[in-house]
Amino acid sequence: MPAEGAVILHADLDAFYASVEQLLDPALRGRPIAVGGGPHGGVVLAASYEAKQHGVQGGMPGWRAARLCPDLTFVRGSFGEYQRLGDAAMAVLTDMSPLVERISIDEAFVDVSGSVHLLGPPATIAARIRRRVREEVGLPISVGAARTKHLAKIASQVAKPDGLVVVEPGTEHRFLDPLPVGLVWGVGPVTEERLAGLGVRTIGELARTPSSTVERLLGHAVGGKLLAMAHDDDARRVTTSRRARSVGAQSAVRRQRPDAAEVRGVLSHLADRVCRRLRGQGLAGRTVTARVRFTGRRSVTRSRTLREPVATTLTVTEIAEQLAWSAITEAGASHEITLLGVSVSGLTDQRSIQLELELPPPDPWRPGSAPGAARRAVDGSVDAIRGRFGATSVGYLPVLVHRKGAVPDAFRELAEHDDLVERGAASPDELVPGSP
DNA sequence: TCTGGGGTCCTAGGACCC
DNA sequence: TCTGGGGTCCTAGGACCC
Repeated sequence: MPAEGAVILHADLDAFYASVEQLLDPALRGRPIAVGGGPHGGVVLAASYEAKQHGVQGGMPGWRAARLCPDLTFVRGSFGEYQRLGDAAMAVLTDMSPLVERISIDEAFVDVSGSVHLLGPPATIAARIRRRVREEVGLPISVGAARTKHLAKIASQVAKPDGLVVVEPGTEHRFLDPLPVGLVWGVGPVTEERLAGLGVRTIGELARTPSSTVERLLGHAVGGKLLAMAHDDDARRVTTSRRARSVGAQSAVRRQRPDAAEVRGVLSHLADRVCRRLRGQGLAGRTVTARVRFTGRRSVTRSRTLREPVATTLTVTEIAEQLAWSAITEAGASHEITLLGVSVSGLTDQRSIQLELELPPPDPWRPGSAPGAARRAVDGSVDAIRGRFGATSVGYLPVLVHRKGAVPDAFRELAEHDDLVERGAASPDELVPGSP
């Protein structure tokens, strides 16, 4: 159970990308706009509230959004501005308490348990955050306040758009019970549908359902977690850092029969992105996973765990290529593919075992190929050149032809979350609310 | 014209070890 | 000689979140 007197805020910038565009261009204010995509293709990354009223949502194909809302204006993303303004809003939160857990570019938990005696009650702190973000950053932000993270998050969703909801201690169940189960963290469309099959539509109904029934339906872990949430039993603490568990990259490709040269080109590009980030953070991983999506959105993964962690572009490329082809061959090479992905997991920090890297380990895949040390030397040179002259100054293969409507690299960088990931060796639990 | 790209966590079966 | 239970790791798939 949460600590006595705990006060957690969840702050969430409203329709973030779209609000930034309306801030930057006054002509867009009050109008339905979509960031990303277009009437003929691509995908909508974010929609303004005016567009949401017509049913336009993030993740929706542009042509469908245009059909739902004929007045819709499509704008290209100003990705550098998103990062800058998101950071500025987070800085306001940090002024209220050092215990800020940023969970995406536009959203964070703040533990203000230790701040109330200085700054006033939760409603006062939350109102001050909203006023400052509006005045200093220029953006609307919704805030929920409660005793737990889960409840604070639900409260901020209820508060949207541009609102504030405080759940006073003792009123949790009165607040929670009538709300739809879909607001519980971890309940998506599939789970919602399954629960509806039991006649469970509200959080109160979920709380009153026997645990054996829920766990039979959803599995032990998911069912148990959901019931705990429905009973307002959420003991998660606000943590200021976390460790990455995997690093991946994927790319939609134009629908095509798999072609050896093209598959190799895309995979080497993806492996390069992944390994560059791994090396930049001093990480390497033992498990390499390749993903292939076929038409009809059926997607297949193949993975391989090595004896030693890798972060070498050429090695990851070769392994991913073998894995992808095994998936393609099993499906039948006549099937068209629509996406390729590469990911590395089972990560370990390489900086603490630098000495081992001096010894060239045996290459697990191609006995006659370049030894590990030579491959790492290539990566080191490439990283150094990119560090001086920019990311696109040197690559492993000719730059691929960009599809129309493809997501720009700047958006990929926003989604990487590298800035949210722990860099030091400190334990995530070192910062405990209320500790000296 | 037919849904992006970055992640996390859980499940379940099989291999393997003690 | 036959049998058992528990733990860990690996692999593939899927739900979910932003």
